Amino acid sequence: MKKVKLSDVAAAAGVSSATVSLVLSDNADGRVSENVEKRVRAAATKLRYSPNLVARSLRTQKSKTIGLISDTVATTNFAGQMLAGAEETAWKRGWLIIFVDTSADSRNEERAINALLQRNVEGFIYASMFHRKLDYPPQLKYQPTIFLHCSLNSPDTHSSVVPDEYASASLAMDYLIKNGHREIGWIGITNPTVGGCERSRAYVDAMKKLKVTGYKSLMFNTFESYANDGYVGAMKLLKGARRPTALFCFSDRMAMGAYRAANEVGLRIPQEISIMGFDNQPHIAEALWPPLSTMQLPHYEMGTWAAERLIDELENQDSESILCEQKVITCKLIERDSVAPHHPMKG
Amino acid sequence: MKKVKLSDVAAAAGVSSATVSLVLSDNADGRVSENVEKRVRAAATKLRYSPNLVARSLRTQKSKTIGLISDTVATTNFAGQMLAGAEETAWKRGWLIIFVDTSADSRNEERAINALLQRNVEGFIYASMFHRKLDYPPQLKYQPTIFLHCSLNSPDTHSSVVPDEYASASLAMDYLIKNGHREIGWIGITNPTVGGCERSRAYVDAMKKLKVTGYKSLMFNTFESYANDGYVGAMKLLKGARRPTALFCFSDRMAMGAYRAANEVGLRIPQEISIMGFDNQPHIAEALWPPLSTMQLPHYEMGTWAAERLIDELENQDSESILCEQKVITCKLIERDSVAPHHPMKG
DNA sequence: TTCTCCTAGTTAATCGTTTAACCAGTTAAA
DNA sequence: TTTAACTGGTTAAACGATTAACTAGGAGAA
Repeated sequence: MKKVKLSDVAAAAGVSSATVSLVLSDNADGRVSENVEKRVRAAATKLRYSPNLVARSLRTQKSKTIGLISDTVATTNFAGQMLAGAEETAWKRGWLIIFVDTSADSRNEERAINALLQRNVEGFIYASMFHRKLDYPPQLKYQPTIFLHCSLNSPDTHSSVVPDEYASASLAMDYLIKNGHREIGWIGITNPTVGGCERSRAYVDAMKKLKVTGYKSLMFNTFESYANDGYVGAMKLLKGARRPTALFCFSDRMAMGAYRAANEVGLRIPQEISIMGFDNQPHIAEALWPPLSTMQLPHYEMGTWAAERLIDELENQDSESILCEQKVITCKLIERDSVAPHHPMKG
Repeated sequence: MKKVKLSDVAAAAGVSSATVSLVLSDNADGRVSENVEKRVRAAATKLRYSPNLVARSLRTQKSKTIGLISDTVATTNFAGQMLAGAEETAWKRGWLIIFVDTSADSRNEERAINALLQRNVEGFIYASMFHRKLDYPPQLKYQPTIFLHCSLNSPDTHSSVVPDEYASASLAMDYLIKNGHREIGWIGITNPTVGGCERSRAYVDAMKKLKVTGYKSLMFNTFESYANDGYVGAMKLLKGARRPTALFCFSDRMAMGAYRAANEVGLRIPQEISIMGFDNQPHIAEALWPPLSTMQLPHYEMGTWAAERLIDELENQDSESILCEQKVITCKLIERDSVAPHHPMKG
């Protein structure tokens, strides 16, 4: 049951292990006769040879392995999707990912990066669980690294990929506007995350462009974005003097609260009140009744992009053609049944 | 910026690298003078030496790395929790996890195991995304492996950890019964998964023990467990001739559908109808109104157990004291506000 | 004196690859 | 006839640790 190694193949084929190595790594351009090459390959497949990557890695300083370090517990499905996106594309390209979670503790982070470096990982993906800007983790500064779901304060040398919050929220607003809504309410958060700021900025700009006066009275913000916050906000807006015809919610969870409010106030969705979410939380957006129209965050795609990009960089280290890029990806509009056309004449 | 290696430390301390190795791996029992030991340690910390695990792994055949292979896309938060549990305990014990997802494709699985073996992983965690029984993946038969969220048809040599579906569902039934309910409805699935079978068996046994006659008319099963299936089932039960006072749902998603049904029928939760979920889906159970009482699946704990156990085995390979064990973990009852006492006299 | 046993290390083999440098035999060019 | 260039390989030195086997010098015992 011992693992078969290069020298076993060499012995079986009656050549030196150098020759086997040359053949098997396709470096045998004219250095090995067809005859010998055949023998070597036959022996290799017969013995089911598979190279020991640890030995190869020691020699070549390459490991075909990348380290993914995430700043916080990876238990959300969003985190899962980023991971899955990265892992799947890595796998497709013959790479593997070692994953470590630092719980946002910087001492831990240092140890983690070190543990990965000790294993000869060739590059890093640094993933954040919520969209934010950050400074270089010092040890990563000189390592090939892609920043995933976060961007750098000084993006001079490394690439990053984040969702385009502003464009996506604008898309959502366009959708409501296209459906005839002008009196659109906003239910959001004051917590100054990138998402919170950019989405509400998109709302404001759209309302300005629509020339809706006094739209500020149609906005309600809480610090957090739980269902109950959405409920409170929606109640305030729906029972207020100026009732919006549509509600744009910062998150699907808030939208879930808005559903409860609409229900309590006796407003039918979407006939009497349209509701738009954000995130496309699986199991919420679909499971609500009526199913929630929302924007799908590109977690999977971002994970994909990060891995693809990093591997590109690592596989073409010589050609300096690859520049650093700050990639943004726009969310996809998921049309379900919570938004209906509004006809001003009827209202 | 070159990495410092053993021989650099040796040169700095004025000794051979063998000596450095002995000192640094605490194998220097009486073979190295105190004086030299001090010098070596000083040099090592001064140069910030950290060993190259690839080289060490080549020599010792150990890698302090374990492979986690999962059978299907790891995008659910449940999968995330299992992963996080495994990764965190591994990390705490100085181990790292390489994670690969085989998309339930057995050819892929073979390649995955191979890719991990090539990297000298010392053992495996084989994780399933839904609770099931399976046969040995052939290549894993002779590898140290823990089966996570799945168990073996012939559990003779390897350990596994799964939730105790029957005991957990019994607990949920006990909770409803303790609250005075006898006419308890079941909303479940016919899909013959371990969870589906065991949970409904627990329901049936509890009803039998309660001596509720004709409880079969209180059961409704669909093939899948989406919110809409729960809605359909709850409508049938709530509008039927024999209206239950409590509903035990196979999943939180079905419970979500049951909420809609109760709402539509005009039954207040929990005053007029109690609802019990299963899974404790984050963002659903909490966000529903009223918050859903449910059973929390021990995903994180199972991940923890698997890693802990595997590392125990790997670190004490000599002592054969560790037997194979089929571990079951019972779910935790999460009391929220969807279950209220029922008073028979009042009904 | 000779033998044995410590002490405090060092030497060198080894893990399984890759790859630069070499080499013997032919063939082609000058 | 030299010289150079191929052809089809082989040898041996890495990569960076670990560890069994050795050693030099001194002490103690017979």
